Amino acid sequence: MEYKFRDIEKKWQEHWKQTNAYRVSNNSDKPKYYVLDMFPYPSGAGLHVGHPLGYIASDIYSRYKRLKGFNVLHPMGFDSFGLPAEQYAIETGQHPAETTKKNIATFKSQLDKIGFCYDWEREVQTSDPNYYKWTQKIFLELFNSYFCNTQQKARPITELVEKYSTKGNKHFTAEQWNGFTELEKEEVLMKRRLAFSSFGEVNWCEALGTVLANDEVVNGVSERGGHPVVKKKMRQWYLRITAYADRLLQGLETVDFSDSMKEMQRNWIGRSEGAEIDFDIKGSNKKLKVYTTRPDTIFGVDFMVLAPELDLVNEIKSAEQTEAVNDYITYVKSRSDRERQAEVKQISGCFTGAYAINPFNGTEIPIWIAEYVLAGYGTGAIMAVPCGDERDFKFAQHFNIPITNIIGSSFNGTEANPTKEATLENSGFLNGLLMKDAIAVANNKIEEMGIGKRKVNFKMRDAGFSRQRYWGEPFPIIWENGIAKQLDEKELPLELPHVAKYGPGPEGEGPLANITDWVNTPEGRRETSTMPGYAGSSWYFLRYMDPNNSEAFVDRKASDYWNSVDLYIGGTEHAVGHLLYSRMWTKVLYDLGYIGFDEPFKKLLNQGMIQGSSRFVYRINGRGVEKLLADVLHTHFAEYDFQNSPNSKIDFVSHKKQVAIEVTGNSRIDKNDTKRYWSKETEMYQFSIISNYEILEKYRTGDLINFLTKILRDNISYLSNSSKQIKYFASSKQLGLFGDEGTDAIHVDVNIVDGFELDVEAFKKWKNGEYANAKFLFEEDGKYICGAETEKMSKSKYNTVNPDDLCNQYGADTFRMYEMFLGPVEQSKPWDTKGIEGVHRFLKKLWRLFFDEVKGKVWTDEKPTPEELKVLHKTIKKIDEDTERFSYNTAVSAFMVCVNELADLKCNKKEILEQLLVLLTPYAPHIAEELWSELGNTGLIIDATYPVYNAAYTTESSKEYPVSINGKMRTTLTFPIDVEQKDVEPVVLQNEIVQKWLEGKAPKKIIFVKNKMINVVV
RNA sequence: GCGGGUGUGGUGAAAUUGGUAGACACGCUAGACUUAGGAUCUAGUGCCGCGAGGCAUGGGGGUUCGAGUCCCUCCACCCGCACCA
Repeated sequence: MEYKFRDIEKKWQEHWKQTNAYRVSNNSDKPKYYVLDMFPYPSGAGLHVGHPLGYIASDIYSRYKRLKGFNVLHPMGFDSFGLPAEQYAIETGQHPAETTKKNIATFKSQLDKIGFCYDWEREVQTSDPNYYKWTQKIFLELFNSYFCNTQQKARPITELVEKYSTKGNKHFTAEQWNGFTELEKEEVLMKRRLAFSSFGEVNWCEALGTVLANDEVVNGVSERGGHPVVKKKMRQWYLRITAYADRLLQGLETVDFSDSMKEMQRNWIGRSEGAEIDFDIKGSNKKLKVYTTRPDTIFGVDFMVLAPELDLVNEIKSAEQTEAVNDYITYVKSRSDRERQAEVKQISGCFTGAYAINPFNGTEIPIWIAEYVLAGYGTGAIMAVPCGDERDFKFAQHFNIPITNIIGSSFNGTEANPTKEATLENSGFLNGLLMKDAIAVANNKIEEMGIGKRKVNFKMRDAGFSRQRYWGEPFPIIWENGIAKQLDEKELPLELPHVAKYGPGPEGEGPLANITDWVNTPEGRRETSTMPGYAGSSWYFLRYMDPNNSEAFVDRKASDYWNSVDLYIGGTEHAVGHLLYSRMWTKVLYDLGYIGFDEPFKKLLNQGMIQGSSRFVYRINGRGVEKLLADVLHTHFAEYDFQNSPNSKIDFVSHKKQVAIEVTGNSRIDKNDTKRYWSKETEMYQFSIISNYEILEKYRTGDLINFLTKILRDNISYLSNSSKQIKYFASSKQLGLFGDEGTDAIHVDVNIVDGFELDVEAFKKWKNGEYANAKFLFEEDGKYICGAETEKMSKSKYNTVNPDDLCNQYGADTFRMYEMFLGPVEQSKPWDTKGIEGVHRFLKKLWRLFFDEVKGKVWTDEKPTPEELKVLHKTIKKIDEDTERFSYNTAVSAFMVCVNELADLKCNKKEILEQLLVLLTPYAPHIAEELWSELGNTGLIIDATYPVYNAAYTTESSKEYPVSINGKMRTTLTFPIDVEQKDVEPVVLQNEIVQKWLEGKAPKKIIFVKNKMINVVV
């Protein structure tokens, strides 16, 4: 009986489905455990082997927890709104809903083949109106709430209205408020709403008439078409995530994320303590407000830098500098934020002609604008201290701005020193103070003088929440006379209307703006933007708890039962976007009393990326063969330099299984220059070889051809068996023959390469026979060996591997275990299909412990030996520990070690094997289920009792100690387990090898670490 | 630029607390069995050296009886940076 994994896996997948084996109830006596994967965007390309890495890890943990007696929620769904589907719709006219549906079906069938224990009855799709109804509802909650600074939490906006109308605030009295028009009131409230509308900059492409994503902008022009892209102000929706900045920071202390993940979030939030200082501007009544974290360096300010887009720039620029300033602003508009910060080598900036006045010593400070200062951070203006800041220093050097030294010898004049430890000089009232102490002194003085105040700043900006797109959640908002009015909850979901085409609307609005009868309602004009991708994904973990609830987005009872996600698995690419947004949404919903916890994810496990391992074939190009011919000819015509002589052009044609050489003059070659390497008509390569008249004089043409044919045949063997066409692929080892220049590397589909060996026949059929007539230069053993490189996994590089193929070829269990065996889950690693066979062999070897191909059943009811029990219990301990700490790669090898040892012991005993199967269930559920039932069990193995480790079986009576001399291991000695140092020393010293190293001398010291090692210091 | 991560055999990796570096696999070499082998089994496999032994965890330095692991410094590669999801 052999291991028929295809039949087995199909059988159990169907059985699990029919018996609802993985259905999860919200009512259970068991403790709950919630395992979640970051749900995928269902792309048209389908799953590749990179996707399931995290899914397998979470599936293993879910099954493990269930075996350990937990009620485990392990759902899956789809983040199905997104730009690619819309882009596809623009190109093909197919409705995104249609393509999305198709893609989801593909994803699901692929996922099902891997044998995950999802409860599909809980599936969510963010683009499903039944789902986005609730995304819209939560948006309205955000819209109708404000962040109360006193209580530090979200409160209904009605409370604020109540406060204004009875008490007013510091800007207006209650009477004034009550006298405001509706529009005036609304503008005030808009400044507090958690979801609010304001003006913000977008990437505007005039030529395409549309707003572009950062992804679609490359070097200041549109990716498609290369049209110019500029910043444009548009009305946008935002989420006031900055209000939650402090709580998002504090919350990090309570969750189990990796330190690097927390660090990334902290950096993103970017909390800094500093001061805002107002500077007078010479000859103007305007003030310049700068934000600085280093007020201690105020006497070292040599210039100011403003973000070029600040309105203040136009108000203060001098007449002489106006043109230069305007030109510079135009330049900056074409630059992305990232370009503006990244390219430090290229220093750019422009003097405004204005001066600020240092309030402490009256110094006039020139005011510049430069792209490296962004309007969105701080006040959009900085005070530059070249002696203490590298970028300021380079700027000063570049523009010849004199540098003031306020830190004496700590500044060497050739580079900035950002220290806080130096003593201040040249600094008026701060002289003699340590910089770090001077910060508070300076702040006090600034506040005392009323020219500024302490300020906590955040790098994080409010989150843009509008997209000028079709395929996203429509906003439940109608604009009435400039006032955003919400739709009544009864009208939700506001479904996406059908559009005829997916192109942009007028004035950069989204496609929805084109549907006039949808946009225009009796009350007013609908909002035509849609919500961004992270809207639906910010709260989906809640919907899984109660996916079919039509009364609420989640029932409070259900969310109280399941609480936060216990284990969340996904990639680091979501570190700052998705994770911060969903943390914010959770906090808002908690503040408003909808849920009882304010962090969505208790523990986060980051899975590494699986990189592609690309394969290359090397195609000989004209340059290589030309060079080779020239080299060969050179040995026979040493007096001529074929490569370097300007007249040395040679025509070479392969024809009718013969090598022929056609000698022509320059004129013909020049005319046919474009056909020089490949001639379509003759399907031949033409190579310029000789047009050297001296040679022509020496040989008659016919003789020359014969001669060249002969030497070429002698020297380049492959030319002799050439036929009509020369389309050669050089193997990687033969590249030296041509050099890198002489070949073009072509990505070849990794699925037709076995390890590094190309399947030549498959290659000839690949790409509809594009290479059907190719010839190859093989290795000595007749194989074609490909080149390799690790790159991102992508269709265009032909390095994607479909899990379906692997499941068909080796089975889901092999695939699951191999993905885990590759290395630590958190680490990125390249995919290598070849290695999968080792895992497959392991499962076959496991199978043979139960069944022999010829003899059939071999397992027995015999009593296990102590040796066998030791192997089992060692494994139980190891698997338990490794699974618990997500070290799945070492767990897989522990299984291998166990099966190898049991096979060596010829152990076929049910008592041992049965427990091993339960251990294996999370990793290889199908084979475990099959063998479990073959052993005569009736229930599912997922409901079996998890084996318990018994230390009594594994205790040893002695230990083999490594004996080192000066830290280098020289020999080993075996001692009883409870041995003491005094018992060890004489034995060690008597040891032959130790004596040899001692060379008669007495040891300085003998170090004995119980249960570890012995070290003799000489 | 800022932020994060990773560097160990030909390859993926292991070494959980500073204590026998390379477990477990892939690949490779030799052999057995077989009509056959992309099945299975056996042996070998970090590098140099006949050997004793020496050298090895990206490079350099340090702490320690002992460093892949801790500290300093340099280098290389990968990922993210706010409208990809």
